Amino acid sequence: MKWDTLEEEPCSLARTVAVIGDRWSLLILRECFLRKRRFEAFQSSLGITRHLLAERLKKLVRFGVLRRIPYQESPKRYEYILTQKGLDLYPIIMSIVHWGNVHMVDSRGRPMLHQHKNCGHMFDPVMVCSECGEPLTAKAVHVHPGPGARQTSPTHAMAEDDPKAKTGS
Amino acid sequence: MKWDTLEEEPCSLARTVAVIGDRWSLLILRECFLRKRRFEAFQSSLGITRHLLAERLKKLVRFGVLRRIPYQESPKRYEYILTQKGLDLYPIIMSIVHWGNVHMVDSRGRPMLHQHKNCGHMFDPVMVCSECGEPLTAKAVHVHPGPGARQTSPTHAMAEDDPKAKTGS
DNA sequence: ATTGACAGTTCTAAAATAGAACCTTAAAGC
DNA sequence: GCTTTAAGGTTCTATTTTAGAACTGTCAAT
Repeated sequence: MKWDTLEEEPCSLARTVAVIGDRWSLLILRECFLRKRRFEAFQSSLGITRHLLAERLKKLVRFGVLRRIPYQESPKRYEYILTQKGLDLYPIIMSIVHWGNVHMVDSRGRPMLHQHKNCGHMFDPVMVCSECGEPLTAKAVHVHPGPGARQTSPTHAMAEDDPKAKTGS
Repeated sequence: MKWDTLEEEPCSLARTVAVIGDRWSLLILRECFLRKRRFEAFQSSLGITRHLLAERLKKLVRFGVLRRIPYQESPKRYEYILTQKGLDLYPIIMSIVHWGNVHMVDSRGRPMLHQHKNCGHMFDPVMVCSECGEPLTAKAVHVHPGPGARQTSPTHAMAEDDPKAKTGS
């Protein structure tokens, strides 16, 4: 499987992974959420090579996660800010951080703490059901094929099936 | 930066990314949450090369996300099941799927729908504050250094500062 | 006139991944 | 008894990605 086929898979996880599913993209996004915006700032705080940073920023702009906007003329300089699509990645970032807080910290404890401005408390993120508000667990969720699912065995009208559709999975 | 230094970074996101921050690990975990357990099942549904699948499974076992248990003797055969540490990845997987549902679906709609067994409804995952229960947004969160934070500017004893230490972040 | 900041681009070497073939154990079919 | 099939890998070469360092271009400040 190649990387550009990934974003066309009939799977929302695969398509998202095509955008953020590499080490550097997630680290760059961490910096974005910590209010970093500029090439040099990303490069020096991450230690990423300039080559790869340039490429990842282009990719994130291409996918609409970041926007590249000039912050000065002559010489023209740009900074990268999160779009709404990018801001919507926050639950992913926070759930990743939270898992690390629970399972990957050493004896010194958490590197970072989060305070909710709304209520003033230090908090952890919790994922709940949009309908009943209860915390979610894998066992309590049933998965159904949706309208965009790959057709594995249509009951009829096989003939007009998409010839590009892959079998299996 | 090399991959094995990532898991020692004083950052919960970096350490988690060291475990799941590549394309295949996340796709393998998707299959795990869809109740796939066996080498051949992973391989045929993902199209991953056998070589890489073996390596990724070893890595996930090494990090305690999966456990390799025999399901028959002679010939000895193993299957891979999620540990509690692995099950705790569910919010990450679900937030990734949800972002894809919102931002990456085509005109056909969502490939998969989720039903909450507890309340019976089709739902979306929502990330809320553990203390007040309100949905979280990046702007409403303030970040503080925690006990495991990297020391960026000790008040004294500057002289014995680690010369390799990066500034910022 | 030289230095430095910023935002990249361009090279070569090293590492990771793809793709295919091969190995081992043991049961099933002929 | 011999061959095929299944499961769960391992081994090999070719291609792609990434690392690491140097270089470019524009302008401001010294």
